[in-house]
Amino acid sequence: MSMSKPLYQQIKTQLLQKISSMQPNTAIPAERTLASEFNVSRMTVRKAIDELVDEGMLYRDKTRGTFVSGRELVKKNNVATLIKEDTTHVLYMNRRTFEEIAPILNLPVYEEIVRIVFECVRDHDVLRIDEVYTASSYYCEEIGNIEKVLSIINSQGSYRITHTFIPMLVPVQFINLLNIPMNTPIIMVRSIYREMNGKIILMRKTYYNPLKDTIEISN
Amino acid sequence: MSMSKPLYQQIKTQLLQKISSMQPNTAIPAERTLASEFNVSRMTVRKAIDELVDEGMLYRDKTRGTFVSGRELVKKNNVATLIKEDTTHVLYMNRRTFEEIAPILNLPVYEEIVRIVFECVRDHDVLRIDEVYTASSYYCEEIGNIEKVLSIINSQGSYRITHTFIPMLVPVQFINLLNIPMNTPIIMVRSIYREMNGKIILMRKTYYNPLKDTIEISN
DNA sequence: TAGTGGTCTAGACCACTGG
DNA sequence: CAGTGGTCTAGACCACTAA
Repeated sequence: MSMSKPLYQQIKTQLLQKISSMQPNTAIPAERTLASEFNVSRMTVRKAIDELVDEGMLYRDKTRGTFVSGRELVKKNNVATLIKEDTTHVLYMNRRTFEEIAPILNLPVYEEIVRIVFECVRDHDVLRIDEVYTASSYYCEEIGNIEKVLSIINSQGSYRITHTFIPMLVPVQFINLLNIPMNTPIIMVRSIYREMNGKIILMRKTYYNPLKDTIEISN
Repeated sequence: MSMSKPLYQQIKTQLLQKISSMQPNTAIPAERTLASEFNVSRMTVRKAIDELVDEGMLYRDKTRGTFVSGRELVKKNNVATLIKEDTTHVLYMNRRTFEEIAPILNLPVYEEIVRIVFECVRDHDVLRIDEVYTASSYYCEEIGNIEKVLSIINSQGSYRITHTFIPMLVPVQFINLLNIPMNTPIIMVRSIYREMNGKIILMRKTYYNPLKDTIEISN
């Protein structure tokens, strides 16, 4: 009760443990039963279950009960977690005007823009290359360092993000880095990050190595 | 009160109207205020707001209030609505064994599979081509016609869907149909549709015309 | 200090399903 | 018929923030 975490999140954690040892498609106890087991109100249990349903761990049947999802459904991707965690290295960074990029960031063309290029590596393979563009002024005043940019890119739910998937041939400057043949078709994802009020924070282009990485989304 | 729709959905609709005429980043009334305005409990108003926040129409600040999202955020895509509505024509359909496809559908290789090919057209342009594979038996017994397949593909939330994004050069057999040059890089999305219990229902390959259609996802 | 959203309670009635 | 999830109420206390 005096924990810092909300009750429903503690219950969610306990349910998650319980579920992990259950067979798919078996029913969990009824909401009223769980409420009395955990000694909380039904609405609190329900909120915990709501989130597990949203995350695909459980599914409900209106009149029969709540059930454990099939095993292969446990892996849960959404747009926010498209980018899995791996080792990230900054390749280089510069600051100048970018006429093509400025309009996208709602900036005047003469304004300086910061460009940072990352590579994402796993097991000596470059999985993808990231180009991030952000307003120079914004970067200085409110971000201040590359770690902050990384935290924005990896943040969950703090920003509004729009991803556009663009097919292309691998850009020649990335052939050696990605270690793939010339003219290989790849997917580049162009992402716009906005604050909740709509202000554009940064633009990102991610070049995926089709031989080493896949883009996968589940509901 | 005697409507068939739940109260919170009616309130959601009314809030949506109210919001649509408001400037971005202006506050909506407090939850307690709305509750008394609508003459319902705060939890009911809250449920309506919860959904609008999930859908990106509103955003909350823990201590300041709830606000209207920026205009450009109103457009809301998610994985389930990736496929926008356009005119769909069935190009052809056949039923035979598909050795490469059967394992994906968890079927024995000798089992017959139904393959249906659609084109999606808007303004005389072919936006994409869809290949759908489903178990012949399943198709007969539980689906029964092509409209049912379409409804599965366009359904929201009734199935678990996994999308994999694959870059490739346009298959030669689709060059004329999509009206794009040979060797054009395109994106093919391979989607697996499952029931909530994990059973695989169908597999789908969607070939996007990069000149006429874009794949875009927002959170 | 007054107002906000976040959480929580202990009830309630409904429609629907399965035995 | 008993049990389920879906909805709803009328309160409550909390932490935080802006005035």
